[in-house]
Amino acid sequence: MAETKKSNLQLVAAKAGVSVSSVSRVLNGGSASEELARKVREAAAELGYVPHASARTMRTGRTDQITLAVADVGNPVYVQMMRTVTGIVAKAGYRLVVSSTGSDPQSQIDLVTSLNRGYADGLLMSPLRITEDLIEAMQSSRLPIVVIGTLPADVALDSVRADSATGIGLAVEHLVAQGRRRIALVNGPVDTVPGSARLAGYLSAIERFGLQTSSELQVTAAAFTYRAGRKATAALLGQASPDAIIGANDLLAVAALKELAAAGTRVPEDVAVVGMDDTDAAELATPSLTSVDLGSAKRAKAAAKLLIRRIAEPDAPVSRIVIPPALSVRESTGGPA
Amino acid sequence: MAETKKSNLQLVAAKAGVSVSSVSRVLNGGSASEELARKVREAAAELGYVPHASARTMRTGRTDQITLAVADVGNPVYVQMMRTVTGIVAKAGYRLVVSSTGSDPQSQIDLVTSLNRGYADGLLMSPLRITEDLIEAMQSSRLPIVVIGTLPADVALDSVRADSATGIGLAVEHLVAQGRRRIALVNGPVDTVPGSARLAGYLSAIERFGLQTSSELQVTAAAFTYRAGRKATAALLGQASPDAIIGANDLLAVAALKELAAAGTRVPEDVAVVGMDDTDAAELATPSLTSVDLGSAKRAKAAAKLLIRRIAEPDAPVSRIVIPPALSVRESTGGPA
DNA sequence: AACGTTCTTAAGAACGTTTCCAAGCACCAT
DNA sequence: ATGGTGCTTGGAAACGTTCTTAAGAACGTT
Repeated sequence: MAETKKSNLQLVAAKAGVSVSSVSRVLNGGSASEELARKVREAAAELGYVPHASARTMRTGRTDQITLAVADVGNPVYVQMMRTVTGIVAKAGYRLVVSSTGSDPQSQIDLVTSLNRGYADGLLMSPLRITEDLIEAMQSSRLPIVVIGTLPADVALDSVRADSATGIGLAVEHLVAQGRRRIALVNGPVDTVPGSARLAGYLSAIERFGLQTSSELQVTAAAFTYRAGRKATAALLGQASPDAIIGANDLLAVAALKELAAAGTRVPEDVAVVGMDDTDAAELATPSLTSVDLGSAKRAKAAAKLLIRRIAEPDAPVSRIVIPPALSVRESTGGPA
Repeated sequence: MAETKKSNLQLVAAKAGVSVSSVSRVLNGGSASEELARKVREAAAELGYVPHASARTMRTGRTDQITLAVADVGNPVYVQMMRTVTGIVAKAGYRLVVSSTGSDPQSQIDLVTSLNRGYADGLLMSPLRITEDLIEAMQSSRLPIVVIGTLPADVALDSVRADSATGIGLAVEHLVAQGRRRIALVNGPVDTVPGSARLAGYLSAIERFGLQTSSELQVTAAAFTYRAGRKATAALLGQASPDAIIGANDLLAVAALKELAAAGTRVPEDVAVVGMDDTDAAELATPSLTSVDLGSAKRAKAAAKLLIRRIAEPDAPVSRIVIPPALSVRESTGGPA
């Protein structure tokens, strides 16, 4: 293999004894004579020529990169999304770049701004909190953005969302069918999009099945994390005695499992537990966790395809896709191991 | 806020009635008169000017980006690294880009090549498998690379590695102190760097403590994943009856926990289990998992700092850092909950 | 009053690539 | 022979930025 020194088209052209434009043409698959192509390829190989990405971008306006912004790399639901998206965008000739923003709106606005610097051809984002400013930033972005999550109705951006209200309904229905009546919710922050959606879905399902609503059965963790879930569950168990707990995501539900175990409560005999997102964490938990599959892989896939299409056709009509939920029953509600 | 249309220095300059170079100077903090600076800033704000990253890169040769390549975003040890690295590089003014390569050497070589396209100013990578070709690609890279992991002695690249042999020693010592004698290893593929290191460490520790070595006590999972760990543990339990199991990483150890539970074996009473990496998964497991902390956060931190230094001083002497291991004792070996 | 110094601003080159355009040439049809 | 057609190749502009160089203005010094 050749040395990888600083090399550019000019050096290759000089070595091959041809013009710069011919080198470019050959290397990008344009038409050229056998003879010319051979000389160019030899020279390029010998010099270990690698094209300069920024120069190409400046000329063509394309980066062949797509950015996926996630709020928390530690959340297994994003892991699922990353895996799915990587495959989809690679097939379309893009490289995926993962950017970890905090959950605060400002860092997400910064991200949208930095997108306009031309780092990538498009952005996939799943904002936890949506503010006016963020929406404005997204709408005035020069480059396409697809949102994984729920947007206000009047925002003209492509989006793919889960139906977590229906999802919680599935969980409640499943629990009610087992005779559970005091169904608690360990939610994440309600000022987040998923937090508020899940609370609304819970309340509506509780009412639909004619169960009692009680504020003692609802607790809010400080974040969608394990640590916060432990605290919130402890608080819940201190103020109520539920016979079922729904965690607003799998991490919160696993935290509930652990807190129940620490309190000597049996799962599912005494208390059933259901998570949401159906991530790897649900399968790894002991007992394995029944979880509402909100279609994170499908959402990520649909969003990636939407973004790729919009990059190709900027004026395509706006799409709003809703992925229906499903329930994966496991040990924590008496399902199979 | 302004519309974010296509905007460049020329437009800003025209609007402000000054020259392009003056706009650049003002925006980059050069010296300029009050009056000029005001006009420029107003025009820039009005047009929603955002500098074009590629153009700047082409001129300056810098991208202010650092790439972190991970083999498997699903492995919690990489999650820890991502979190740590994000913070360090951000403080130094770099943005972190996470790139998910497969575990095969070719995709890692491709990554090194693509680094030479100038996507980033440097690369942090943790190769699972190291081949001659990969080493050659890394060595002839035009841009700096820091390896998180073990390299052959004659390779002149900065690296930060764990001492997994000593780490396994800690695990074995801990288990022996509890009277365990039949200590099994559920390893990952031995053609990987961590796989071979952990096998060697295990064998050496077993010998050091005068335990019997038996090939029935060693199994190899097809990958460092939960799924593969379940299979490997099942095979292990079919051919031997260990009183302790060391998983070569936390996922394999959690898999062992689950497989033992499925077989009705009690942990830690009948069999103790130890993982490696001390990731979040260890704490979330039931029972919580004793794990060898191989210092992934510290390694990531040290590697990031090394890379930042090398970008600043390309001719600095090569550093090889070794992070010492520690043991986090939890329920799976009789520790506290 | 002439000259040197310092400060502000503008002009223009350069980074490496792609692509438009034109030039050269062989070939074919007239 | 002549003109047109198609193909291969080279020249040069352009993308947006930074930075060097130089020009001009203001000011102080001799």
